[in-house]
This record gives sequence, C-alpha cells and structure tokens, in this order.
Amino acid sequence: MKQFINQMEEEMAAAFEKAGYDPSLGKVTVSNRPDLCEYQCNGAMAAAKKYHKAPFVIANDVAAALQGSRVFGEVTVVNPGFINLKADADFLRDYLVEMSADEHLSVEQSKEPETIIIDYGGANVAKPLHVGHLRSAVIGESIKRILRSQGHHVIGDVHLGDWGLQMGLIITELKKRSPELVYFDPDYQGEYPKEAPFTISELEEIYPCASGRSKQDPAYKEEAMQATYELQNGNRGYYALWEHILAVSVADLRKNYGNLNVEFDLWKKESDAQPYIPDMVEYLKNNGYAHTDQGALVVDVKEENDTKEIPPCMILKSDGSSLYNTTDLATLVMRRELYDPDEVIYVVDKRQELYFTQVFRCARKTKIVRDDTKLKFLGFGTMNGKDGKPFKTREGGVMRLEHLIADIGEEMYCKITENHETDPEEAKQTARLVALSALKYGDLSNQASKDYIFDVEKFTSFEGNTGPYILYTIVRIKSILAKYREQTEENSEIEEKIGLFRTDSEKDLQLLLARYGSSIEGAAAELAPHKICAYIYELANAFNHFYHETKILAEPDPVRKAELIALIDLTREVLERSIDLLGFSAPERM
RNA sequence: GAGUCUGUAGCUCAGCUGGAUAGAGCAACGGCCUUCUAAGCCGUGGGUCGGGGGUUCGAAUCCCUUCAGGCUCGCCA
Repeated sequence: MKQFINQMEEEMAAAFEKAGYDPSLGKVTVSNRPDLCEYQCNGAMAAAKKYHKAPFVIANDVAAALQGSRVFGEVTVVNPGFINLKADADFLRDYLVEMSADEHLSVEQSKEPETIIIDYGGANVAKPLHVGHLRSAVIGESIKRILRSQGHHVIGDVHLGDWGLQMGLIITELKKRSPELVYFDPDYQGEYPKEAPFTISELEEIYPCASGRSKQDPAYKEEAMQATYELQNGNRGYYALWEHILAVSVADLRKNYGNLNVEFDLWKKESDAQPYIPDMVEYLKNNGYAHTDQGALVVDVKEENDTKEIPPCMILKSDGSSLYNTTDLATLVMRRELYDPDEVIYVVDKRQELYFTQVFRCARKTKIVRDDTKLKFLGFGTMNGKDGKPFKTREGGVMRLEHLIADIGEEMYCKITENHETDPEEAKQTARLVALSALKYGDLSNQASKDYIFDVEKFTSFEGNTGPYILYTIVRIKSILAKYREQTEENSEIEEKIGLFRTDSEKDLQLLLARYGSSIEGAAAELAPHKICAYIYELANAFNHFYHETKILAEPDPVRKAELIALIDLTREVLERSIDLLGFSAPERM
C-alpha cells in the first residue's frame, strides 16, 4: 500500500502544480519542530529563486491550493516560507485501519523482486566463533531479513573458510599426535571410518596449537604446507580427515549461529569454488584480461579518475597457487551459474574495502558478473572495548562468542529471578531472549560502518535505548492484551478497530505507527538497520508515554476500549515485526 | 608519503540528499508504584557540532584549508 508520507507528498505535489509551480518541489518531511507541526514542506523556499517570488507568497499560493485537502487537517504558512502541516485525523485513522489489515503491514513489496545473495558470517572451519564474528553475523542477518521483507528473493551464504593452510596445520598436528590413524597409512585402500577421530573441543585446541608451532618451527610449517598441497591434490586420507573436520565444525557452527538466531540458506565453502578456478583462469588469459607481472597473474583494475593507485587484482601468485582473490572471483562464477543473482552484498570488516574494490572491478571488467549485477560492500567497523581498543576478555584474550552470550544470559537470569518469582525454565528462556536483544540491538543501533564501543555493563544494565527496553514495552502491551481477552471472551461482538485519537499522546502514537512503512523502506534502501532501531525506540517512547496517561482496561466505554486495544495491538505488531527484522524476538513475560 | 574514514553534552551515540530553538541514552539532581509489569514515566542542569575560511536568504550538514585519531596501501585472509 502507498505510504502515509507519500500520500501527503502526492497531495503536496498536486498543490504546487495547481498553483503553477514545479510539482517536484512538493517534498514533505517529518517536522523537526514537533511543537509547531507534524509534517512540513520547505519547497516554497527552494522555489523562490526559480520563480523570482518571495517564498512566503509561493507558500501561500500552495496553501490555497490545498484547501479542502483530504490528507491535511491543518496547513499553516510561516515566515520565511515554511509550510507547516498537520495530518487529518480521519485520514490518519483510515490509514492505520488499512495498515492493520494489510498482510505486509503497509510495507510495499518490490514490483520487480531481485535475487540477492548476502555473503556474511565470516566463519572459518575448526576455529571457534569469537566476538570478531559477531558484527558480520548480526548485521548480515538483519539485512537479509529487511530485504526479504521487501519481497526480494534473498539468499544468505556463510561462505565458510575451509581451504587454506589452516587445514594443513590441523592435519599435520593430528599426524604428530596419532600417527597410527588409518588416514595416515598411504597403503590403506578401504573405507574410512564414519566417526571423526576428534571432538569439536579437541579440534578447537588443535588448531591454535598447530598454528603456534608453525610460527616457531619452519620445518613444521613446511610440513603443513605440504599437507595442504596434498589435501588439495587428491590425498585420500587427508581428504577423508578434511571431511571429518568440516562435519564436526559445521555442526558446532550451526549450533552457535542458531543460538544467535542467525540462519544461513547456504553453507557454501571456499572449497566449493575451487573447481571453477582452472576454467576461470583460462578464460581470463584467453580473453586478454590477465597478464603476468613480476611472475604473478594479475588483472589491472585502475580507472581514470582514481584518486590513488589501485593495485592490480592478483589471480595467481608467482608460484602459481591461488589466493583469496581467486576464490572470491570463482565464487562469483559459481554463484552466477547456480543462482544468477541480481545483487551480491558482502558484509565484511571495513578494512577489506580496498580489496573488495579490486575484486568488484575485476569481476565487472572481465564480465564474470553480468553488467547489471550490483556488487555491494557493506563494511562494518571494529567492536572495541571500553578503552577504545579491540574488545578483549579481562585476561586480554579473544572472547569467544558463546562465552559472551552466556555471560550476558546469566546477568539477565539474575535480573529476572530477583524481580519476580518465576519458573526457572521459563526464566532461562526469557533470559536468553533478553540477552540476545541486548547484544543485537546494542550492535545494530550503531551505524554499521563505524567502530563502536562494546560495553558489557551498558548492555546488561538495559536502561534507556536498549533491546530490553523494546522487549519490555512489547511485554507490557501483551500483558494488557492478554487481560483484555480474558475479560471480553463472551461479548466479543465489539469490533477492535482503531478510532480517532482523543489525546496528544494517542495522536503521537498514531502518527508514529503511520511512519512504519517508510522507516522500513528507508532502512532497506540504505542497508541501515540502525534506522529501524531509531524508529522503534521512538515508537516505544511514544507508547510508554501513552501508557502512563491512558488507562485502557479501566476504560468504561467498551467501544472506546476496543479502539485502544486495536491501537496497542498494532503497536505490538509493528514492534514485533521490527525486531524480527533486527533478528530477535520478545518473550511473553519478563 | 598517498588514500580513506572519524571528530557533536562528562561518557556512549543519533541527526549529515542544507531549513526554524542541534536530539537521545548513561552519569548527576528532583518528583511519580492502594489503579493495565517502576527493565517504566515526568522534570532540572549540561553543547563555540575539533579549529579557521568560503558558498547560501539559511550550514552540524556542501566546498577549501588546518589539527587530532583510526584504518588501508600486490604475492595474508
């Protein structure tokens, strides 16, 4: 359905035209002076120069053309030429009634849905998720849900790192520890066991150990590189081990991402792109895109108006082996073949921006992607500790994601149990939801591209602009709704339908609800989840203000009561859909 | 060195496609629970929007310059 503000804008554009001015001047924005008006149009001032007229005169012409408008309840012209607007109460009520009945809650569905792949998560096999992985997962998941809400076909891909030296290192370390394993017997011809010879916790210990040793001992590193090479070139035993490592690791990652409410549609891996590399390299060579420079195969990606030197995109190292670039390009080849996306979005640390500039230019220049395929880099900033340096544990180590979640969950559990007497099992579930909201909202309410301070105390205190505040607001509404349903089970013939506002706080709430669709669309257009956070925070504030002024269950008039119920139910629906787009949900009680 | 991002209240952040008096939260202080969850609500104090110039009727927002900090700059990912 057509957005509230867009309907206003159409009306305004028509008025400009009717008064003899360019309709495109009729832009309507939310007022920055809520004491004066709800919406405003500044087009008269922009028009002044073009038409050599005083802005005040133009504004008055437009206001005259707006007489009898269905959408505006009040139009006032203020010097030097502001057109101050108030929505018509019936128009507002009608819009909200229509919105309540709309299955997408007024969010307009894309007329030409696109296939969009989102590359996020950034996990590596055999390495536990740590706080550094949090942002990619949280932001990527939200972007996925936001774009999906617009009707696009969105595919989330974890794009697992599973093909580098890390695998050789693990195999080497395993060989040192258990040389008797059948995987290391070159003469073995039979089937390999189905059970992995290690658990996830062993695996997580093996990798850092191997990584440490390889830095100390060049011979060890050499061995690991050799193992990597053999793995990639058909050593059966190593390949079987790799499959075990992958299976054990992926199971663990699924669990951890699941705890974060992050779900990938695809669990593609770097190794899946490897088969595409030889043909791609041939293609790049044969079509004259790639040339050899200092022994390496590269594609130039400089452009004329670059403000600085952009290094060429390297396809093969001077020793002929492939690298990250190669895999990423081959992944694009694969994605085109399998999914033919209209757009690919990478949710990656912003320090990789230059690197992705090279990859994108290379893919475009060499026609690995279609000319009209959009490639977007959504870089996020670093999560810092209170000291402004990258976030560490108290001991100075890397904080594992599951520990972080558990810590915050415990804090929440304490808070819940000290507030109310609750069933321990329910309290545990609630604590999990609240903790997740604190973590995700804390991240998403900041602009993705900026570094931000991750302050555990702030996130567990959950006062003010936090996820738990939003959840608390939802829970309050649910509580009233539940009581209302209990009370009115028998005489349910009264229709719950939003009515005309009667108080300022009710009007403010209605106006904010009417902004839902455009807020979501704005967030989608800019890939900016923090705009949704800002919106629901404002909405929650408006609701809480309204809540303190309006006694709903005590309302004597059943019709009015049903109107209020409809209003808060829509508020709940908007809040719940919004937090779903952010990737978390609300409990029934807290 | 080059490029790029950031600099807004004591702290953490919005606002940046130019508009009216720059907004929140935390922290500080003062009120509000016999009435739908006080994880809440209401109120008070706190800002030369890093500095300087420019464009404009109008600049936190656009341009230039300068200072401070972060990050990046071909065989890592």
